[in-house]
Amino acid sequence: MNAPTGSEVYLPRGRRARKPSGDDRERDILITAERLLEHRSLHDISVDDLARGAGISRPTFYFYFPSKEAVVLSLLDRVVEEARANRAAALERAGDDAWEIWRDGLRAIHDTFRSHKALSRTAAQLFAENPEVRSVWSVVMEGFVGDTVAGIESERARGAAPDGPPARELAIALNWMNERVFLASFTGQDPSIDEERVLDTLLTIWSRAIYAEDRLAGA
Amino acid sequence: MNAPTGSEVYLPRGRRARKPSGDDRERDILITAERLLEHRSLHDISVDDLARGAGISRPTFYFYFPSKEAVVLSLLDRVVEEARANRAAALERAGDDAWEIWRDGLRAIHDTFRSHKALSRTAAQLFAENPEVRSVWSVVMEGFVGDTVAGIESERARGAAPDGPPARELAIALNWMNERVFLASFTGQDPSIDEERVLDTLLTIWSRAIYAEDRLAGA
DNA sequence: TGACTCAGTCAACACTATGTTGATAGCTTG
DNA sequence: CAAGCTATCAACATAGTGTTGACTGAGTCA
Repeated sequence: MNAPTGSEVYLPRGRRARKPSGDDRERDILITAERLLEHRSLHDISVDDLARGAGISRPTFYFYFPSKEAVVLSLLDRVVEEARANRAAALERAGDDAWEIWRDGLRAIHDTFRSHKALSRTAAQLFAENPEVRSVWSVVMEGFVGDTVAGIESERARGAAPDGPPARELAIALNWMNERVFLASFTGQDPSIDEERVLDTLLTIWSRAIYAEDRLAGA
Repeated sequence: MNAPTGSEVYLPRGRRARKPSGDDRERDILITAERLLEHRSLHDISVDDLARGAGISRPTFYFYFPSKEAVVLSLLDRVVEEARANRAAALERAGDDAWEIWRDGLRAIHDTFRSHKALSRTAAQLFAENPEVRSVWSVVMEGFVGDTVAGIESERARGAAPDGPPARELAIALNWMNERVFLASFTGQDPSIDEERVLDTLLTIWSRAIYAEDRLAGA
């Protein structure tokens, strides 16, 4: 069924797609990149490393991607798509209690990026220096923020959550908090963060920030 | 009085300090760097740009700093010192209510980095790619986190704050949230963040996360 | 079947930036 | 005034990026 995973979103930059062996090489480059990123930063990986890893020469690399940053961007698109899909699946299974929806949605996103730590770390770094990555990630965050705002406003409307700061500012702060703390946990940056428990702590903060009281945070 | 601002912390990498004209040049390089960073990223500034800006040749630059990253590190050390000093001064003025202490301390830190936006942005980026910057910033964050933990625990001990997640995890999440949201506000990344009001929103989240209720967040 | 096209490939080149060497010019100090 | 240190830079070596132009081989179709 030709797996329409939604990665059509990613338009194959620099490649006039179609033929057989070419797609394999493109895939080899992506795999090589994610593998090498486990052990060094993008800066410490040369285009030559990626090319050799995929069994081609450096100029040939440029036939497939315009730069090594574009490779990361392509990987990021795929993982973002995976996160969306996992979140949708989780919400499918969740009940219709607003709190349960947040909890399971956040867990799905966390777990997806957690299974691509190296890429997450790299994307966070490129966010600062690469406009395209910044743009992709801003759209992703905006999606999360928008959902959060809608959730907060509907909870406030039905009297379940008290008033407070503008829903949008609250949502921005909470979502960026998650992003940053997930990353710190993935990179083992602070050894006192328990990778298994971070999410519960963050959920408690969400609960208190939105409801000014504790909801059930456990699984 | 020879201004012992505390920047002794920064050991003059690569420079056998003492004589006259040399200190001027070092200062010129630092000033040039902070000026150029207002308009482009560190990556887009070459060592040659810094050297010319300070009126010297590229090799001479290396007499003063081992790399352009070292220049940023030096600037960062200074701003961190400034933040510490401003925070200490603010706490001097504050009463002894725990909440007031947090509010004024956070405001001092926010204002300091806000007056060095370009450097803050650059440091955040270098955090990901440069071990020395990561180390400096980790120490700074650890200071904030440690203070926050102490505050939370003392509030819990005297019954002013309810139980909840481990104080340290809570403190880490709240402090990283601030770091990330300050940065987003400085870079104008999300136009819906009101640079004047962010701090109040963050303070409300701190209040609810720690006390599970609202304290006075206004000035 | 033979001329044409086109994805795929790479050696060689041009360019840019970093960091190093070695030589030199000028204080300043005993 | 010679020894020693600070400060300086032309020239070099190196590493990485991105581009050009030419070659190959598989499919196409007149």
